[in-house]
Amino acid sequence: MAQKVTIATVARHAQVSRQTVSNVLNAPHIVREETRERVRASIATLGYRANQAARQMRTGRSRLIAVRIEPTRDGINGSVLDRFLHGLTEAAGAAGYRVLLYPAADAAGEIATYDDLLGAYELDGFVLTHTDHGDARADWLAEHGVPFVTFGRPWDDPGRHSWVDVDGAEGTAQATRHLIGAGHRRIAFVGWPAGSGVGDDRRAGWRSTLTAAGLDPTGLDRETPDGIRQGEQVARELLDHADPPTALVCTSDSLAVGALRAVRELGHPAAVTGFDDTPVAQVIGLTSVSQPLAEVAARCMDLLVALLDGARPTPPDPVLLAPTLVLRQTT
Amino acid sequence: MAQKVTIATVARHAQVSRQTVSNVLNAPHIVREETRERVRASIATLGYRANQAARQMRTGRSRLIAVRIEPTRDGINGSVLDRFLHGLTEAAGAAGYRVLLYPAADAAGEIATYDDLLGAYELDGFVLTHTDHGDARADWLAEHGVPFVTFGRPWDDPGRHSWVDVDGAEGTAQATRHLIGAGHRRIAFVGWPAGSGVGDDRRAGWRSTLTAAGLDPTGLDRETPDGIRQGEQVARELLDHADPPTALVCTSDSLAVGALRAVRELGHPAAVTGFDDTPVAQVIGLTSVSQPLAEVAARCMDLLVALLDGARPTPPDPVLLAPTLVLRQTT
DNA sequence: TTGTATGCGTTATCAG
DNA sequence: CTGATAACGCATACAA
Repeated sequence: MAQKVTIATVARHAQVSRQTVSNVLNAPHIVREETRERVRASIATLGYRANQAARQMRTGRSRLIAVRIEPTRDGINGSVLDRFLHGLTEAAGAAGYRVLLYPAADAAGEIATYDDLLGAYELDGFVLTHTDHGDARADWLAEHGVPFVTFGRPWDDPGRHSWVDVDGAEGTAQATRHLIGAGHRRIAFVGWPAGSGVGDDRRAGWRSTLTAAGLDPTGLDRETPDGIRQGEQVARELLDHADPPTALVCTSDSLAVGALRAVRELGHPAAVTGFDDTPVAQVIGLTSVSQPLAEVAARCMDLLVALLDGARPTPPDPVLLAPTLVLRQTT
Repeated sequence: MAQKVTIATVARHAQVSRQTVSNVLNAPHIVREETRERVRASIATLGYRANQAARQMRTGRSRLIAVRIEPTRDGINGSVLDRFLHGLTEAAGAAGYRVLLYPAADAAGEIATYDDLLGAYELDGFVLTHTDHGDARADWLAEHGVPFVTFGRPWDDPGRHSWVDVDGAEGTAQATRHLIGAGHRRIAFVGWPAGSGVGDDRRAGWRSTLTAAGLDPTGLDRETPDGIRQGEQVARELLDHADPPTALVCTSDSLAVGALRAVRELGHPAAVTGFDDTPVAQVIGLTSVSQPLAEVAARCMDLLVALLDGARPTPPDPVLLAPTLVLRQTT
């Protein structure tokens, strides 16, 4: 283990005071150019790295941001968080921040964790995922003055805080438009029960596109919890009908996988689209709506960094990104 | 934002000295019970949490461990890291540690990151994944005296450091034995090119099981990089033969997915097994070898904690866990 | 068993 | 622009 290199070591090596070294790091413009360069050279030679703990003690900032990692539920949609995390870690690194993971099963447990995390590590900020109506986590953080951004809208009040989201309605609208363009007239929707922000948004895209094209959605809208079995069940009910739909727009790849099973088993030639473009969709050739997760992550970091590094409080900044329809064999 | 609660606040509240509070936290046994309880009550009332930065500055330990997050390559096998990460974060939390993520594209970049991470955050330890022959990362960490464990064996020297791994040979052996039990006699292997620790291990399990059963592996062993297309290509070559194999044991779910395509397209009724039990396997009904990732993660943390909290240097501790064959429709 | 003094590495304040 | 000094919160050696 090499001898510890502190700011004092650098100061001695560069023949200046410690403070000058600190200035070179934190306010380079107030140091004479010649001195600045000499100090920088010393830093490079000695391999000096500012000690975060000491810096944090003085400034109260840790350059650490926290993200929750949740139990892989379905497995199918688990890869979404994975890709998001990777993008976030990269973007954070570029901005000089690191990502700290914390586990939490539910919202209550998550809030308890905030308290712990903030007390002990003084985290600079949070990135929340999976927002929903009346999100207690956002309320808690706002109340305690903790900077945060969310991947997902604050569904009750879009101006509440900074967020990044993907336009789910636009995603299902793209899928629906594509199906209409391919000649489909009876296009059903297999989605989650009404009441969730994300689910309702995706449903709205299908419905509005249908009515805009003069098609009637009546009797073609189904609600079910997420899951392959659930998707199959609901699709079966839709298809087992005198005048069955010829296409099914689904809120998730899990539901779409189930719907596809129903389609194949019943022998009805119906088109199916999913949502999230998971690996499963790629493998089974499922047409699916793809979210630009790397960009979502990068924009989340941008907003958070603006919040953290900004001199004055930034007004909430909403970012809505467009998804892409990835066409495959099921349409 | 509540007023900051320090050890002094607690001391005042409990009518003791700061030192006593510190003792209650770090060496409870040397404090009189009555005092101890009073201090603990104050801590609870005030919601005091030891400040990690200050503690770290004094002790040199951050209670942070680092794990690399890599770009989702295939997508199919990406979920493996995801599940592992979750288990690790939970286990770390239970042991009083937190997980810090760092991105790295290749081994060289990873080592450069170590230097950064250690200089700035003084991380307590690392968990490395995807070890291979002559792993430069492990060498670097060992050389610099940084505690670490690996998920994956040090293939060149099993006694080199502490590790946790899943017995890949046992996994493919289970698959092969199951196929033999089902009456198969010509069982081929679709695996990665020789030279990788993991790949060779899995291949060995197939080969030894075959020969132990008096079956001849000659001409049934194929090497290819990972990927669906590659798996399909190789399987096609194997099946397009006078005396084709009736079963294919594959090193990954990606290869198995490809093999399955070849099987279906050629109309040969051959059994197929994969490795990792990814969501894709679940969806398409692929029999696959499942790794106990949550347990791997927990054991990794156990070993690392032993390394970190142990009074004296612990001898390297190897942990080899058994995988499980998950039977589905493709066998 | 409890209290007192000191230093970890950094940045902020203030005098030169 | 540069240099000295204090303070952040905690843990430890030492004295009481």
